Amino acid sequence: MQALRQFDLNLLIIFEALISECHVSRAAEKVFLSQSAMSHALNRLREYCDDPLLVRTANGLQATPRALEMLPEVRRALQLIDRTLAKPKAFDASRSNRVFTIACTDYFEAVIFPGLFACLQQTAPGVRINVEMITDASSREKLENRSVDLVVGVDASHRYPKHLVTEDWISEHLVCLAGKQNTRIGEQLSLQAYLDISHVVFFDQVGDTTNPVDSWLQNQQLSRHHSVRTTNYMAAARIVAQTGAIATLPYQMARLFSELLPVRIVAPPANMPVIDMQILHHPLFDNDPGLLWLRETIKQYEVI
Amino acid sequence: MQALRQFDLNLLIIFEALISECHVSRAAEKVFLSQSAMSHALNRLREYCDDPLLVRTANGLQATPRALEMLPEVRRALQLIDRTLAKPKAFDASRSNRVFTIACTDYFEAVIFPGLFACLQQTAPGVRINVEMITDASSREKLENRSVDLVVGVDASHRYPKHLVTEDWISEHLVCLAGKQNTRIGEQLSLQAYLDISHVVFFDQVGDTTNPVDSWLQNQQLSRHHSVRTTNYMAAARIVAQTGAIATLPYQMARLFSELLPVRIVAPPANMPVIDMQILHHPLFDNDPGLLWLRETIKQYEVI
DNA sequence: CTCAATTATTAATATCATGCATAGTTGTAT
DNA sequence: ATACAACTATGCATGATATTAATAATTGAG
Repeated sequence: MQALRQFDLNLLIIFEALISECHVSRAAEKVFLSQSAMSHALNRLREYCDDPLLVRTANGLQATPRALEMLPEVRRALQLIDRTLAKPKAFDASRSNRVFTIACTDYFEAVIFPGLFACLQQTAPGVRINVEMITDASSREKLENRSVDLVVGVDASHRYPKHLVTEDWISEHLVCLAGKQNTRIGEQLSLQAYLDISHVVFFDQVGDTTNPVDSWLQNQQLSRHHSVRTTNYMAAARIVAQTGAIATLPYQMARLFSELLPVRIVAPPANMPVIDMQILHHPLFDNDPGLLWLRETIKQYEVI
Repeated sequence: MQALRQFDLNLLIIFEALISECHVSRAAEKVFLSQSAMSHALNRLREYCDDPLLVRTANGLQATPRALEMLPEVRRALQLIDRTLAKPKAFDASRSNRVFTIACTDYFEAVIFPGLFACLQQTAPGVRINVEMITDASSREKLENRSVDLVVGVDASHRYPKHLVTEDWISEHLVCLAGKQNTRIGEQLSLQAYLDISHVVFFDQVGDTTNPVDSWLQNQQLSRHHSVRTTNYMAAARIVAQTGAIATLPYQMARLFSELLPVRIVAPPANMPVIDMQILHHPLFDNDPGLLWLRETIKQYEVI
């Protein structure tokens, strides 16, 4: 195969034109070359193939048996290459049976996913989605070896291996959640009150030690009391419902819990940071039409 | 298909190396290029394919799905091209069933062909040979449209369309043939005796008006008396056997007749020209392995 | 023999892949 | 953290070669 290094593969297109036309000038037009260039190319072909390929006869040029023998093969090869190089056809969601795996936060799973999935059932009935919680290792290895297609919901303040591609997804205001029976708290919390109270704190990932709220407090040389740490929003909400502690969490999620549990939304202290959630994927699959579709679908869903 | 004009097909080889190796430097070595050239080529590929193709990961470069999808197709195309471009395998005489058509003179048919064919039966049992007499039209059209593969035995003094390829074949001395009962002629003919006698003259081709002997005489302002003209050696020989006329013909042929018919060889006048016979074929098939084999076989047979 | 059509050739030009040197990137070991 | 090793990417000069325009050579036809 290495012998091909000697040969200018571009001559194949010229060969096809020449032997098809049996006419140097016409072949030249066909591939947008000058007659001269075509003649030169023919000579190069002749030399390489060690065969005249085209011979003058009474009725113009005529192809040699060798040339005729090669022509269909060359055509097949060119067609093959043409098809291979042609852009891959777009992902057809309506007919796909692909299985996607999404590593996500509770926020995505609880707030977004149910509605999103219902929507997917309509447009992509064959597509299946595995949802799993984000773990430490998700980001890199799993994305790379394709055991996870997408990481959804991680906070922007987090730093991930730089080769991963991040896309902004949703920005959510943080609010506080208190038990309905918790009468020590009003409609709104001052900063001082926020610092005085016990907190149920959660993290997106196991082993994660920072979160936007604590970072924000730290910037002001402040801190709050972590009574409970969990990586599960639902657990946090139930603790809040049953104790005097409060939790700080994205608005939509708080709203969801306020409908399900005996908890209520309390306005947080002023300037409470906004949480910017992102979607991560591996650059290897940046162009994967299916993944592209999924990413767009997730991002557009929230717009609705 | 014309879209391929935009694409440098030589990049296919580079693509194959790159995606096979997932390593720019190694791929470069594989195709005897510098690492730099390989990197540039990768960029060209990336641009054309609109896909990164190779992405850095923890374990070196890794191919994108698109690249992996293309790889086997590209390999197939390259293999196809490789096989197509590879020299056509030589003609296998021992196994071929090809039919050759030879247009020839009586000389070839009578003197050479029987032995040649016997020889062919040994080495190429499947090969079949049609023999037909040379006609006017043989040379050009028939050779071109392949209804005749070879014209064997024509005299070199003849002029044929220049595009036909001529090869020297056999040189034969001319001798005279006289009837055994013809007592008016001795062992040898002087020039004068040659001019005084009646001649049976033959021509290689119908419509042919020249022959080496008459040309030779004409150069000396001489001429002989044509009692009979024929294109058939055998007919001529039989006339000689039964009349007082003589014929002038190639030595081997004369020898053959002297064994079959009541005729004897008589030495011709001094300086009688030599007849140079040739083999003609069309340049279209100059490289045809089968024809090449046949030509070589015919030429070598005479050497034996 | 000349004309028309076509291919081949020649020499100047333009293009582009290549190589060199070097900078940038990533992962690992200290 | 820092330095190092292993790679890949980049900018630029260069050289190989495809291309062009002009022209010659070839062929068939009238």
